[in-house]
Formats: sequence, structure tokens, C-alpha cells
Amino acid sequence: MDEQARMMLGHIGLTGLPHEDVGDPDNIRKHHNMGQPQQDIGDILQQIMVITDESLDEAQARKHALNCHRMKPALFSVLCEIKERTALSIRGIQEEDGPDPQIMRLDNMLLAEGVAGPERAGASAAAAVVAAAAGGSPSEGGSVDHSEYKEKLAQIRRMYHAELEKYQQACNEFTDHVMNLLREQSRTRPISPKEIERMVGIIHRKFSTIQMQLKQSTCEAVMILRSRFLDARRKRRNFSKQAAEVLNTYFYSHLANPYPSEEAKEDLARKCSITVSQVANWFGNKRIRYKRNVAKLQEEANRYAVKTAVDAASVSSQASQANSPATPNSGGYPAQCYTPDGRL
DNA sequence: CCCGATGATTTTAT
DNA sequence: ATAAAATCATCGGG
Repeated sequence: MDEQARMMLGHIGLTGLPHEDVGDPDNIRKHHNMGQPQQDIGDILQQIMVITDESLDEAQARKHALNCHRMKPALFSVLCEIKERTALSIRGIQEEDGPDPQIMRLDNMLLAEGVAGPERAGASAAAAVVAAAAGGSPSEGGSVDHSEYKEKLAQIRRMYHAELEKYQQACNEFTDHVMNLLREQSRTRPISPKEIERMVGIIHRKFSTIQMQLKQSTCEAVMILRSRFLDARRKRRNFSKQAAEVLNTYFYSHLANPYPSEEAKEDLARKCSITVSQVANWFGNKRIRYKRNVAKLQEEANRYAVKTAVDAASVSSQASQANSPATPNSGGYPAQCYTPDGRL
């Protein structure tokens, strides 16, 4: 972890001390016009530079030595000045910390699915979702089918929470460590609380991207589980013969406008022992499939009409003028098409 | 086991 | 919000 912390500090440049500036004593003298022997400053700087490469115990001793060095206050002020000059470029980095729509989306989904949120309440919420998704089973034993689903969902939730806690803990640990490190270092170089805060923000963002991956994969797992157990297509049963009879009767007697009102749908649902949404599904399917069939059959009729017309024409080729209208379409056979009329 | 029928869901357009 | 269209997944007969 120490190694990581050091690397992170180095990468992010939170030190605020570009190496070129620090490593060059002449540069410092330019900034700070003091006639000290550059040997001293160079020595101190050298120690600072190597200190991060040492083990913690070793570094502890060195740090102590540095802190007691007679040049320390002067160096500190030099560092302050250098930092002041470089501060502008650091300020240039925009914080830009939005609520992140991606993670919000995932959070909402997990919450809705009952993976996140309270322990038991989550299960009931999920059950509610299940019931809603099923569109209200007619009389099917609902909870029986969902026991396995709920079990697996709980399993996912446990895993999710365990991982989340692990990440949280690691994040806190790491943050603490970095903050301690920065506080420690603030004795020898200028680090404002605001910068520490910024560092914490950076760390949290890093960890939150990891968290997002966790949430992403959890969402994926839940969706797979959902489709595996909850998709009503997987346990569909055909309606009874008489139900089909009732529905077809209504459809064909309202062929001009086969859009039953809400009331009519309720009536049909009652007669067929199915739900209103099932009635709506049925009519949706029926309309499109009837239309498709009509279109298909009509096209077929047209094809054959064309063919017979062509045949007839070629047979009676000696005839001076073809008297046929040459428009063999208009297969008015299933003329009862509901589409042309306005529906609304 | 193949294939069309069929109920349900998802996507698209208005 | 609603319906059409596309698609999915199962059923049921050959």
C-alpha cells in the first residue's frame, strides 16, 4: 500500500513540485536570492528526492533528521514560494465533478431490482416488480415460481454487498493512508488542506469507477436472472378454445375497427378468464397478423392474376388489341380491410 | 424433431 | 401514451 500511495502521489503531481524546479539548486537561487552555499540546499533536496525510495523505517529516521535540519525553515519558505508560482497551473485543473448519469442509472436499476437498499424490503420490492412484470398472472401460482428466482437474487445481493463493502473499506484505508502521508509531508513542504481534499476526491473517483464496474456486472447478472425466470414468454400457455372463440368473434364482428375500448377489453377479459393486458396483447397480435395475412394473400392473388392475364394475352396474341384492363390487382376478395378508415 | 401458430416482450414511430 | 412492427420463446401437431 505504501508503494501505491507513493506512486499515486508521483503520478498525479500533487506534490506541486515539478522535479525540474526542485532538483536544480540554481533555479531555487533564482527564485530566492540568498547566498547560502548551495551544497546545503542541494543536500537536503537530494535527501527529499531519495526519501520516497526508501523503506518506511529508513524514511522515518531520515525525515526526523530533515525536520531538525537547520536549513529546514528556509527551505520550507522556498518551497512555499515555488509553489505559489506553480499554483496557477494546478488551479487550471477543473474539478468537474458531476453526479455521473451512468452510475445514477445503475444505482436506480439496482434499487428497483431490490439488490441495493434494505435487506428484507428489497425482497418485497423485487416481488412487486415481478408481479408487475408478469402483468398480473390470471390465476397462476405466482410466488411458487419465484422462489428460486428470489433465492438467486438474494445470492447476487449478498455478493454485491460483500464486494461493495470490500471496496469501501479499501477506499477508506487507502484514503486514510494518503491523508496521513500528506499530513506528514506537510511538515516539510506546503500542502494546503484544500489540496488534501482534492486528493481525496481523486481517490474517491478512482474507486467509484471500480464500484461502477461492480454495479455494472451486478446489473448484468440481475438482467440475465430476470430473463431466465421472469420472462413470461418462457411459460406461456395458449388460451382455451372458447377464449379464442370469444376473442375471434369480437375481432371479426368489429373488423372495421378492431380496437376494443377499455370497457370492452375488461368485458372480454372477464369472459375469457384472462387479464386486460392479455386481451390487449391478443388484439395487438391479431391486428398485425390479420393484416399481414391479408397483404400476403392479396399479393399472392395478384401474382396469379398477373400470370393468368399474361398467359391469356400470349395465347390470344393474334388478337389486335388486348381488351383486358391490364390491372388485375384489386383482389377485392378480403376487401374488409380495417386499415383505411381513420382510427381515432 | 421440424415448423407454423401463438402469446409476450421489445423496439419504433406518431 | 398508444399502436404497429419486429422479435422472442414456447406450444402443439405432423
